[in-house]
Amino acid sequence: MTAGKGAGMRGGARVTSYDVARLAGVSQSAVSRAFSEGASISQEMRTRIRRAAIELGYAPSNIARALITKRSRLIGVVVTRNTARNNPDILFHLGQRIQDAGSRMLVFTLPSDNASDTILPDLLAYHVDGVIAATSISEEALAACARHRIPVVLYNRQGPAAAVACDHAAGMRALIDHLVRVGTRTPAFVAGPLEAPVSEQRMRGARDAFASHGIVLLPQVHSDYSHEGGRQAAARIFATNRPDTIVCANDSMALGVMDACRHDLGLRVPDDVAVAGFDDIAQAGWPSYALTTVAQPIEALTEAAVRFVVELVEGNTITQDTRLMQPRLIMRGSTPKPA
Amino acid sequence: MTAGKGAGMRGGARVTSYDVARLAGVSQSAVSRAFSEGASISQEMRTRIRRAAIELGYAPSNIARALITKRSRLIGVVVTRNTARNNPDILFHLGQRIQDAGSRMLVFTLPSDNASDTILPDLLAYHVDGVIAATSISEEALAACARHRIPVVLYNRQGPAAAVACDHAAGMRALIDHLVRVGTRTPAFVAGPLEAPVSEQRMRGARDAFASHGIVLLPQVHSDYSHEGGRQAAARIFATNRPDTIVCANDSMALGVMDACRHDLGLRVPDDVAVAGFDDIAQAGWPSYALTTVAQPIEALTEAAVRFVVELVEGNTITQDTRLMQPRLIMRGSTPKPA
DNA sequence: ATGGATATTGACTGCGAATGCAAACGGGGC
DNA sequence: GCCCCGTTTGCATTCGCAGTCAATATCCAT
Repeated sequence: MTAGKGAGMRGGARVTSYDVARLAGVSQSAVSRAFSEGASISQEMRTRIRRAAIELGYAPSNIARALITKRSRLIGVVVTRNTARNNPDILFHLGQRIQDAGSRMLVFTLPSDNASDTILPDLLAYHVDGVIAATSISEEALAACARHRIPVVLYNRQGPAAAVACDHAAGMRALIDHLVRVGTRTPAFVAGPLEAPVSEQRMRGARDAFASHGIVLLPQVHSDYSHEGGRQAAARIFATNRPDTIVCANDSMALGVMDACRHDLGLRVPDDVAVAGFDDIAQAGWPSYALTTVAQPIEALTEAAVRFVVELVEGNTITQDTRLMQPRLIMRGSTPKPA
Repeated sequence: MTAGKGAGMRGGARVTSYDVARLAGVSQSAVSRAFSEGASISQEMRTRIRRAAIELGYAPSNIARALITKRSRLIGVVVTRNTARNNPDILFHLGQRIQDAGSRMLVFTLPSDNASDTILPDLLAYHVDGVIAATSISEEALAACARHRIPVVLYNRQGPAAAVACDHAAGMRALIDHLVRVGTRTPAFVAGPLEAPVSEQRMRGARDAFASHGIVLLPQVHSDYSHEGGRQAAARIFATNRPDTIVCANDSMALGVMDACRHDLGLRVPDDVAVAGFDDIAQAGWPSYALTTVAQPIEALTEAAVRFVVELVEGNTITQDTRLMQPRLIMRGSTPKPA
């Protein structure tokens, strides 16, 4: 197009509502009203102002708007490296949903877990309307947010705040029932880091489910959620045990276990040992692995999380409700077929 | 701790610099100075004010600050779904680096490529100081940013703006030289989407490198960067050809090709056909694949991109320089060993 | 003791837009 | 023709903080 008609060419000084008002021959208030939904303004005036705004390349400043309305249209999203690693799509989906809700995603990356307190000042400084936390958050940090009336929604974890989570225990129950049906009698478990509550829930779910079949889940080893960690965990397990099934707290480790079995230990999967995971990451479906796993309802989780935080922001409320989403068992070739 | 001493318990009304000033018995200006680096203020006063601020739970408002300083400390990062898919760590690293630089990452997710224009109003509304674009951006959008004095750094692509990119051609040259050395004579190529400039550069790099050895790169098929896409591409290639090597524009497709060879076509890798990719994603190193590939210097790229955009913001400049980073050949088992 | 240079401090204004309030406008009923 | 009421519009103020300018405090040399 005509790259530079009146479109803000002069100097770079920001085009303000006053500029638009002058051009349209109206007051600044009118310009403001022309850009806010449901304001008292006539149709004719609105279109006239909009036209003038386009001519000048004007866009209302969210910053100034935030200052007076006390709504920044910013949702803080707290993640660690593992969030992106375990499921690359989560951040993208959250971003999309937040945009759909008319806000933007301000990302707070934590170098490690348990570093949640360092971001508190910025959470306040940037006036985030709400927070979605896909990582562990200290109780102090949660309390501070509550004090400042910033709603927090925990993503796939539970704690003293609103939460949206996958029903890990139910998922494990479905998985373990299936495993027992196809022959598992001496299972082993590879958990995630000790301090990971999700891993803890999944392990407990698995243990309880096996127990209900009269089966003891031993050994249980801890690892770090990674492929390499799973591989090493398998080595440790087979050094002293001979389980017929290895259940893992996530898919990455399960794939590592499969690789260890095949490439390091010379075992066939599922003939010599069955392997199962949790998450249903993309690689689990690849033919080299065909991992039996439990699919988390990622889209439902992110959508629910965003909806939840928006509700809390708009209602100016804070709750500690948890909304559970149901996962789904995905049967593939890393475990024996049912008869 | 004493969860609720003076720490903003009253009502939730924001604690302002005036509140701190009152408590410390000083002026509001003093409070402002106590929180800005290099301001003219005595050590004693600064500590006194800081103490009062802590007591009230005060943090300076970035919003108000941005309004007057015209620096939002917000860096816009534009991504598509593929950005996260292809390398999950990129977003995380960018976030970390941006935080290290004292800003925060505001993420703009695009549902598809070629949708860059829809985010322009928000880029302006949120007053982002600069933009890092890990996706294609229309020339109109770039021009608009330039007009508004918003520096844009393209991430791993090139165009009419500052750019930080991997030297794809050099990477391909190193890879192809190696392949020819270990015996490749009849190669095939699996490219990404037609409209992906990165894929185009890699394909051209491969073609030129083969040509310099007197080898014609045929056939060339296009796919969609995904594992499944690679798998289907392999089927198409082997329907009519019998290449001794398949080079792919990215690792995901290469892994799909390997799976197709082994599971669908009954071919051994690398004995019957060699496979190579580009990116060095985590899965490429897994023992089931051991994919020969070219590692992009992700950390160097993100660090350079953030440094570049910060330089441009602080210098209030705009350039169209491109900074190229060198990738590294990773030789693994999906191609024959050198003699 | 005094002038002057330097280091601190406070009062005040403005960044850009939203909003309560009052004025202006327009239409209908009498 | 007049008054009342509902719709639009403009005026003035406000959000929280940074930075300018003038005022004050401090210290050294003379």
